[in-house]
Amino acid sequence: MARPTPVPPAPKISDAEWTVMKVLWERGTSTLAEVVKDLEGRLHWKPRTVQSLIRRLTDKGALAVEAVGREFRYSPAVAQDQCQHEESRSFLDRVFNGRLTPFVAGMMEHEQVSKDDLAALREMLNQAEKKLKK
Amino acid sequence: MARPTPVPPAPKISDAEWTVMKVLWERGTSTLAEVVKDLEGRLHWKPRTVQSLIRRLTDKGALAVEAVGREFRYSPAVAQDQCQHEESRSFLDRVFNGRLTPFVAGMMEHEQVSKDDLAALREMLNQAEKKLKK
DNA sequence: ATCCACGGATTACGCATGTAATCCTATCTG
DNA sequence: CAGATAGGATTACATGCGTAATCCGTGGAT
Repeated sequence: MARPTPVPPAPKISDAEWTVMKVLWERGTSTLAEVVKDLEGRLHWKPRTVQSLIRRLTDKGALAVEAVGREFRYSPAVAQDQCQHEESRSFLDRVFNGRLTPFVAGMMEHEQVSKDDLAALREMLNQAEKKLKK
Repeated sequence: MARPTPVPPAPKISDAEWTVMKVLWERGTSTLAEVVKDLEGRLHWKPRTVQSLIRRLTDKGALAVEAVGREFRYSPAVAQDQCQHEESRSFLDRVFNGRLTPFVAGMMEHEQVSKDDLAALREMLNQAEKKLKK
């Protein structure tokens, strides 16, 4: 079986841009106004600011634009999954020399992890071990 | 029992600065030359570059300086643990809306987690659950 | 005594980022 | 039709970051 097609790395997304991308991933295709509406209250961003971020995101290819009537509708052009994983990798490399377990250990030590989370984690472990054994 | 003294947030450490901090945390107090030596081969940084980073780190209070004879010796002024946790928190907030489990799920899905890591994770889970129950 | 190398201090410089303001144009409103 | 308005395009601007170079003084080598 062929290995999965090598995925080209997703564009680098900055802090503020993540905020916008999350809205788009959640809502799907949206107009500027919709994104602004979604963010207002949570943030104090002026609409111009949101527009700047959207522009930068389309420039770097993270959003696709489609003209609908006189407005533009924006949609994610990169998979959330992939972006999250790339961020995760680079975070682990930078802060934990690439190792996952010290990160998890730190979180469990410094923060209260809920019973539900623990159960979810345990389930993931089981799945992973089953897959390893096979 | 009193809650732990609220820890003031550690200074923000940039990507390149993390590389330097990791050397200092590992080696303990070191001179510029020692840090440069430690990094050369792995990186292509000129000594001046390392010095700039060290300077910025002392400026922002992440490193302490002590004059020893002719040279300066630098030591971490912030705990690695704390910096790692603060980075972890902000990373999870930014990328995963603060949630730990989707992060772990993503890692296990996209990357091969070793048997040893799985065992370590399982052990941590057991400890955490024991603590929760108590 | 001289010159060099090394470390600290100061300066550089282009790019990314956060956070907008301005300008322009086309549409809605009356 | 005239003005208000919203959205795109262009521009702004301070700060941080990555990556050094330059300048200067001093201790060690010759």
